[in-house]
Amino acid sequence: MDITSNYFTSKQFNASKLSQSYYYHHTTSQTTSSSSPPFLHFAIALSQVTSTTKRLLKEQILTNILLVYLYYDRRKRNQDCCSCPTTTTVITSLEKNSMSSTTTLHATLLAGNVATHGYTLNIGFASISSSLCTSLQCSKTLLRQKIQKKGEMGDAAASIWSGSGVGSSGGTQSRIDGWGIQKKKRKCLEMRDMIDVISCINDMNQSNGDKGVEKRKKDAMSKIFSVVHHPDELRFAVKIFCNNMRTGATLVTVMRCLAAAHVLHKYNRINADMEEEEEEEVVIINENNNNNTYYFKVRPKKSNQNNRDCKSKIKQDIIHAQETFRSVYARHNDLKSCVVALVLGGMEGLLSACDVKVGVPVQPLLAAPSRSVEEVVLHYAENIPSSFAAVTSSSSSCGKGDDKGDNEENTVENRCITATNNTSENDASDDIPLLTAEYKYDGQRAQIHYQRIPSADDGGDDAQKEDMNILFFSRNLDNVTVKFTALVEWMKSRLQKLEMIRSFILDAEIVAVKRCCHQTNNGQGCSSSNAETILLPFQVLSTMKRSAVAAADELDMKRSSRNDDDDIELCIFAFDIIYLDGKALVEHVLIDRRKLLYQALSPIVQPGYFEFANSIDIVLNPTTDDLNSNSEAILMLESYLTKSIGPGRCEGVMLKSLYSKYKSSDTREKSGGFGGWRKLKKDYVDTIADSIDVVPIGAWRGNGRKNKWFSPFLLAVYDPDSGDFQSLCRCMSGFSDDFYKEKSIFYSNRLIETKSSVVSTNENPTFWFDPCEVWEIRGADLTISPVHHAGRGQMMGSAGEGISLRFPRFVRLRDDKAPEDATTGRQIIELFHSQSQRQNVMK
DNA sequence: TCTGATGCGTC
DNA sequence: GTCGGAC
DNA sequence: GTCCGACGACGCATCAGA
Repeated sequence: MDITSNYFTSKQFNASKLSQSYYYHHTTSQTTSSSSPPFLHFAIALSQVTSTTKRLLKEQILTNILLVYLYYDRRKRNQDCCSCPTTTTVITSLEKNSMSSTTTLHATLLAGNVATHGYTLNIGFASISSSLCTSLQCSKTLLRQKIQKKGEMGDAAASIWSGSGVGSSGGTQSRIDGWGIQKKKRKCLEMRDMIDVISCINDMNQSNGDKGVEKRKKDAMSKIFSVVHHPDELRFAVKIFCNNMRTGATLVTVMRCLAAAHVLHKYNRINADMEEEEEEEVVIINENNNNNTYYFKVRPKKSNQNNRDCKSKIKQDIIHAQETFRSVYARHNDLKSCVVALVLGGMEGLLSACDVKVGVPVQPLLAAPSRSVEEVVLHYAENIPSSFAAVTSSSSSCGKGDDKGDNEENTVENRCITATNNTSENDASDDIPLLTAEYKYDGQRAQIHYQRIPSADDGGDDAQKEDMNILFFSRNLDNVTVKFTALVEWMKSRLQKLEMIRSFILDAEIVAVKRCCHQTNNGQGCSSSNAETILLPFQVLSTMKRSAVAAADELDMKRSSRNDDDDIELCIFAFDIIYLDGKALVEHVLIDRRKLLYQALSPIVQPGYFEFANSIDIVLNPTTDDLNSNSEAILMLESYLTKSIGPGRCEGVMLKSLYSKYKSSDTREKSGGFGGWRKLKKDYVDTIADSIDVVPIGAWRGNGRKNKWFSPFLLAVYDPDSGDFQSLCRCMSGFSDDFYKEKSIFYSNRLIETKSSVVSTNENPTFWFDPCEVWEIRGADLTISPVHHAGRGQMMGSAGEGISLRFPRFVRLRDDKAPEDATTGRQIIELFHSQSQRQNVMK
């Protein structure tokens, strides 16, 4: 059997058999009973995925390889237990974790994201290349050159491997056929081997204090590198260790394929049971009859009258499965339990086993950037659903009121402020706010899970002790509870008394703050009336300790000698609630969720510790393109934006429809529509943003698709006092491909040998340029930098430090300016100071 | 014990 | 976080 | 609109090597 054969039936479609054609003398004749698919199969499929830019084709290939994995999975399960799985067995096997879902691991590997399976490698470019050099017996220089040429380490390794015949175990020459396969008796590299090594490396991270971890990791990788039989095997092994597959398909795509594969797998099974002859076929098509263009797809049944119906039925099922899986996974962000539930219990099993649950993170809603107040207002106004009238009339008990000012904005009563005003002549029903704007805090996103659990070891019967579980998840859904030990303790103490609240999941932003308590006559502590929360910039928050050990140390320090000023005070700004007292709220509309949030958690609000995000509600009139009908909304939003970045000390404003659910994409309503969140930051808006004129002084060589160009560029500011070009930041965003092409040629002709004496930076780019141009760039904040020198020598006090730019991006070429006309170091300092004032940075 | 290199996660 | 490219 | 992959500044954690 050969992979270039045109048709495989599902029964024949067996990856082990397939692989036999590659391994002339397999070590064991029992290939078909192997529990793991061969790695070669995986590698070749991914090679195909990589070689096309067509998304549908990528999906087709991935779907089919996942189909293969499902066969393996089922066969393995059949060995364990022959009974048909039911929902109960799904749940019990999930709970007991008795059945490992290899399919999940395979999907994870296809997406090149081992983190989704809980693995951390802590391996990078340096150790991989070192391991590679020993396995391939090549010099670092050769590898570096190849990487430069190929733009990527995996491709480089494969290229070296093919060219030198290093795969041979004896180190001598060996015969390699057209596929680069050695006709030699050896073990087939299986998926299992790869997974074992990954798991092994992951475990090494736990062995704390052990010496020689680096070496053992390299050895583990070499184990794979040295048994490779085919360049693609090496190529993708390397890519997996790099955690960057560059196949053009990430987890999002792989999950869609997984859902599709599940449906196809089911059809194959049903048909196989019913009628052997008319079995739905999984076929491998090699249209051009050459080895480079095969792919798999389901071939409709031959000579079947219902062929077309059947085909469209399958297609429908696939789409449905994909949507379901996506939405379930969004609520229950644990790939393993979702896949296991799907594989064992089908759609029903998936839906029943994987709902919103305390302890399992929910995919957070994100916001799309908006360029102006007008754009945002228009966006929402245009997308108001026609069914809207019905929705508004049934909801909202919000009263009307005026903005009462900073101090009272966070009280529950003042939450509901409409944008109504005395000039409005409209029908009163038009004045119901549809939009809400919230401060966009410059902190760290956190999803806070809470649950009261009856204490297990409670002897007394009337004491009724309860434990309180609190978990913090980051934006990327890592469990970061240990980082916020102090907040956990604070919340526990506050929630202790709030017995009626059993459980919740909050969406919030954690911000570093300075708590100020104004003096009062009665000498009481801080209360809402005399407390003030001063928000500190992100850079302060980022200096927090991360590990459990460090957190414990910090607690100890606090008890003993630690100066209070060194402690970073944190405040939680809650802005949404996803789950409350056993009930998922993802299907609730924001206006209702917010009401529940305020009702449930107002009792624990304490300024500087736990607050609700500042917000205003805005009336919106349906319109297509007429801004006048929403001029009130625009004015209101403009002033709110100004306030948020001025006195509010925030990054800007978040915008949400009050009638959107907590889900990123509905079938009907894509995230870009009425339901999506938007963000509006100062630096997005042309009219308020500061731009900086900067001089390119150097660059590196790009990776991957930017391999042939300079990327990133090193940009500098000019200091007329010293005549120096002081680096401000690297920059790689905002350039079009054409610009890259042009500038790569332009600067190739303006390279200088070594770092110029008028250049001041800690960076060491591969290429140095003759400073000759001015580029306009834009960014968010200026930060104190350990590597960039902008403004150096002009800073008060700290001569050794410079200033850098957060989120830099290219805007345009300033061909009207000479390098000496660029923004000066002094100007950078001024900008930094005005920003510091705004941000209340205290040194 | 300290330092620089490296990895990783936050924005 | 930012952005441009391809679909 | 969606998905993907080019990469930004920073700071902490960890480890090898001095």
